[in-house]
Amino acid sequence: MTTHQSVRIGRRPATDHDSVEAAALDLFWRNGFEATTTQAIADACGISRRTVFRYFPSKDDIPWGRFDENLAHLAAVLRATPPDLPLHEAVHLAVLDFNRLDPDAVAQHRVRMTLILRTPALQAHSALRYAGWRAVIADFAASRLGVPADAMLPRVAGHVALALALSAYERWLDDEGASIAELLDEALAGLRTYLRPSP
Amino acid sequence: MTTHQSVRIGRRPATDHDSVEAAALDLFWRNGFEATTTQAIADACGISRRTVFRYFPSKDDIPWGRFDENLAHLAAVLRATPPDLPLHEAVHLAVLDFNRLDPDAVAQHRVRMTLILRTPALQAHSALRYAGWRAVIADFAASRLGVPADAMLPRVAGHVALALALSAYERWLDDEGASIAELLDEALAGLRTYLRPSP
DNA sequence: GCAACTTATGGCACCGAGCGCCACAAGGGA
DNA sequence: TCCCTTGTGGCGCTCGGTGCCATAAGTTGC
Repeated sequence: MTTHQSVRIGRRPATDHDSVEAAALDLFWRNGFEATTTQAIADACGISRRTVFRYFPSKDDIPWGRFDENLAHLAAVLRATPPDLPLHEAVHLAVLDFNRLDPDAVAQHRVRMTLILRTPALQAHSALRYAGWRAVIADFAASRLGVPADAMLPRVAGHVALALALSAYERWLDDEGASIAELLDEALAGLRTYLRPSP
Repeated sequence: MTTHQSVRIGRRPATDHDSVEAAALDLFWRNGFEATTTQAIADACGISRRTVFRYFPSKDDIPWGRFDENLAHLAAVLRATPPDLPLHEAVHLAVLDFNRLDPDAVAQHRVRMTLILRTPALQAHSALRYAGWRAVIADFAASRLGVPADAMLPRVAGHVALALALSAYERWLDDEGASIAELLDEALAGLRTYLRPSP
């Protein structure tokens, strides 16, 4: 990847993105998101408050980690799906892939998603991240369908895929032992049930 | 309603909720949301900055007006739907009703929704308002289905209904002459197309 | 007319997030 | 050793938001 083996020039960073994130998540989890000041995060990392904002654009962004970089992977997975697969199935498979976890990363991911989905300030901020996620889906749908990305169907595909993913994640937080993959399947099945003509 | 005809005691308010909202929307529209300080809103209303926060809990809340009060109406409309109507049709009809507008209110609503859907800070804040909206749908679905409101199907119903409404509104902002009702229908039709097995 | 009570406002001090700016630290290369 | 580059620290500032308290402006009862 971008290990950048070549000789690096200039002063070395005092810490790194992941360390700041880990320290901050620990504080958020123990003391609450609102009650944790950026100064406290800085102190925990041994850096200045000013420098915290060089690693993350805002306090709200910290729990999201390297989400943006993962979007590129989501887009690549979508492009790699067989062209004869129905659109919604291709999206579903890619979403399943996007949310696959190492078993030993489950606990941390649960902490992260609990913070994101249950902290009002983070719920709000998440809308901006979701927009990027939806755009990846919409762009894929648009290219599949040969229509502009701002046409109705790509927009619906993006919004509905997000709707199902959020439904699944909310259930996941409620249910300690559930698997995200099964809940994503269940959400899609629920949508089909919802749209069935029977009352 | 609560006109409270009886003699009111105590000092009279210097202005009212709607006046502050109108003045603020005007400033937001002309100068941009971020560039408009709460001090400027206060000055435009002839009140102090402190008092602005007695009419609205935050700057982000101003463009939403009396949204929360409308949620009660949405819930009432849902309850009034015929019980033999399929769930998704009942929701669809209620959403259509919720978004019905006086023709002379269309222009202002377009300003309001443009601000909400295209200003990052407001996009983020909106997530909190959407949660209340989804809860109304989810509660209705839960009572219809006889399951808890946090079960999968009510959650999916809430999220998907919101997904369709937002898709329609985004199209509405793109298309000057479109009608929200037709776009809501189109979004639902788009969802059915999306889920069809054909590629 | 006056006191008691009620409601709304204004002003002040304060907190925390976030940003612009600049000096300076810490590395490498010529 | 000097120059260049990258990263950090710190200062000062803006802005949203809150707690607190004094005070204005009403109504009621005496």
